[in-house]
Amino acid sequence: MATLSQIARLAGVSVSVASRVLNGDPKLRTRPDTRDRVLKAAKDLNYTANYAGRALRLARSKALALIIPAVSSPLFADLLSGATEAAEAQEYTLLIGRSDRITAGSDTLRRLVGEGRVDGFLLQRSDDLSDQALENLVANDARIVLVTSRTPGRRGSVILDDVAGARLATEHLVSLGHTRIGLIGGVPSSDIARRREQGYALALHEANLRRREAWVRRLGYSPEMAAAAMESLMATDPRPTGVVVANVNGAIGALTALRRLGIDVPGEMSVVAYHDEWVAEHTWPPLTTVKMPYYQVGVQAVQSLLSQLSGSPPQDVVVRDPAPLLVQRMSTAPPPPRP
Amino acid sequence: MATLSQIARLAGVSVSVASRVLNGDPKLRTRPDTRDRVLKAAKDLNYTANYAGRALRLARSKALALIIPAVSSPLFADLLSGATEAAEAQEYTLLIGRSDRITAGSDTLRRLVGEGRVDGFLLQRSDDLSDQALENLVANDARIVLVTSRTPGRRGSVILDDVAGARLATEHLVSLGHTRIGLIGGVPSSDIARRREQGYALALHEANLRRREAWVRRLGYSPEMAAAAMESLMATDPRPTGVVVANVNGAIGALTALRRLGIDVPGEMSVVAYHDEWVAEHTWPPLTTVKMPYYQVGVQAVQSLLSQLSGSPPQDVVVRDPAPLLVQRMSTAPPPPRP
DNA sequence: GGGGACTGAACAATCGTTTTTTCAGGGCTC
DNA sequence: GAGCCCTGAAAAAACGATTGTTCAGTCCCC
Repeated sequence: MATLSQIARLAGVSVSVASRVLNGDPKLRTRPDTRDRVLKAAKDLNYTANYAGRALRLARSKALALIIPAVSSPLFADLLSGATEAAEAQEYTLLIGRSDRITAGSDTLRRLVGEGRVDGFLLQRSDDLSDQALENLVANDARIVLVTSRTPGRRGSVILDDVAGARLATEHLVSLGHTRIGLIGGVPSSDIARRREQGYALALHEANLRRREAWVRRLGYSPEMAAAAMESLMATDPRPTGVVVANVNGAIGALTALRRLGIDVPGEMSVVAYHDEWVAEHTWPPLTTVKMPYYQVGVQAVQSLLSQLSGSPPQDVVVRDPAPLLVQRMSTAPPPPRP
Repeated sequence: MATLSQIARLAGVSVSVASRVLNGDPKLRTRPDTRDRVLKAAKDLNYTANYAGRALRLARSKALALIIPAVSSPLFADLLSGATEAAEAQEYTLLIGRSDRITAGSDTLRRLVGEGRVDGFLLQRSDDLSDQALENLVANDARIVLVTSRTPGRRGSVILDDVAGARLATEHLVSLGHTRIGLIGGVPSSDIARRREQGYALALHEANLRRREAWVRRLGYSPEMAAAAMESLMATDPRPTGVVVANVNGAIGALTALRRLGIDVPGEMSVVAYHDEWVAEHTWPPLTTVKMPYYQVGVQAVQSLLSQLSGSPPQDVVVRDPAPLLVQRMSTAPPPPRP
């Protein structure tokens, strides 16, 4: 590739002038034709600034790392799209890492920043990564924003309005006439799970419905865990007539469990899931879900990180726009008549 | 972060010695205690070599880009895992891009290499990216390996044994007693689709079964396209009793279509899919699939690219190990008795 | 016509590594 | 004891870009 000095030689100017013209330095005074010669030379030689040279000089890599668990979830795509687009808009590149590969002792994250490969992180932690473990993972002064999660520390974060989302899901069951509503939630140590449960509780409370601990499960979001949770939920007496599953992938597992048990959905049991994704349309029955603005979380997270990089203090933001949206499909219906 | 010159100062040596000790330069002669001092200093200061400095000097970024369409498919996860692990093993980092965002006129790929951000590409093209368009996208001398696809040009490639996989799927239906077997394949312009169709044809031929063009659809791999294909297939007379769907995501759509039509699976119609993913276990009925070694494709692709980077000529490799594996679930059964 | 202000551009330092070249000193040989 | 070789390390150049400083020429004013 062409270098700046080649441009300069071709245009008959010094490197510094070439650089300044190409960067649009406002402090540079130049004759129009000099400018034009540089621009033309750059175009002819198909110039793009060498990344390493620039990064070295500026001590900025203009790259961000997005660290995610469970890349296999289609949900991930929305987040990635948002983050990618926001990053590209600011001429940043995005690196993807998997947080399930980042064990407690690993120094992958430290090194990424230490080597100057990235300027900061977007980190969606897996549910079993404690606040403490998180702090051990990254350098103290690392720029980082937590995605869909929070930490007591002074790190930035961008989260969904989990309370509102879970509440909307629960309210949907309430409005169908359900009075015995269960929850298949995340593990108790996760702040996300706690917020979703809060939304669930809130909706029940407002509907004057009794909240029974026996109808709540907190095993996690994977299809397998949610399936197990659903099975144990079905063994309660009386059992719920509707269940809120705090993650769509879990809901898919839950449907499988119900099918195994021979329980008709939505005839005997309604299922509504937090989060929407294309697969939800193709389950049987197609899942009623609450669509959350995951794409915007990606966008917002990048912006938040970028503003942190330019000196602003870390902030905790909640994405409320667009609002959680109920996507009604076929897995919910009024409860069966009382026997 | 600590720089080399800080290490050198602390150890009381010159920068060059520090660098060579830390890189294990075999040509360096040094007293053991000098070595030790450098090593200790590096450890004390928690040194990691600055990435930009090194990249600038070596003219190598030690980064690769993986460009993929449809990040939303869980299939993607396997490929990514393989590629990531292989890359990390060689101390390369991986950048993820979406090929559906890379339009014909875009110079994203050129720039990535032009700026020296990455040393080469792994590119899984979307089905509608022609050989010509591909060549326009990347610089002539770009190091690139095509993933699961080939091009007539002199680019490297790593592909699955599509023929064997599709053949295995078809043979499964044959062995169940089906004689009227359809195919829902990819678009005709795709080399992948052609190979899978070839495997299908081969299996039919070997079973002495007639191949009817009316039972073949070539609309593409998306759930929607495959659903449309399935519907039109069901309108043929006589209609097939079993269908090979050349992509698991398509098969999910196909099941939805059959459900809409009120056709019992597998009672009236058997469905077997190329590729396996976790969602296949949770459809109704759970999908019988052929699991392909996607993870190994990721590994192999990285290795292939790396060897190309170190001077070897591009190669076309077919991943045959592990061999395609039939994962029998519940979407296939013997054909219904002739009326 | 001499001095100051301004214009338009070159010079030069710097970022952190790697690597070739140079060099000082000590010990050995003859 | 002069020359040589060897050891162990320092010096220096280079990668490509950015940016503060310097500088040569021109114009204008008095």
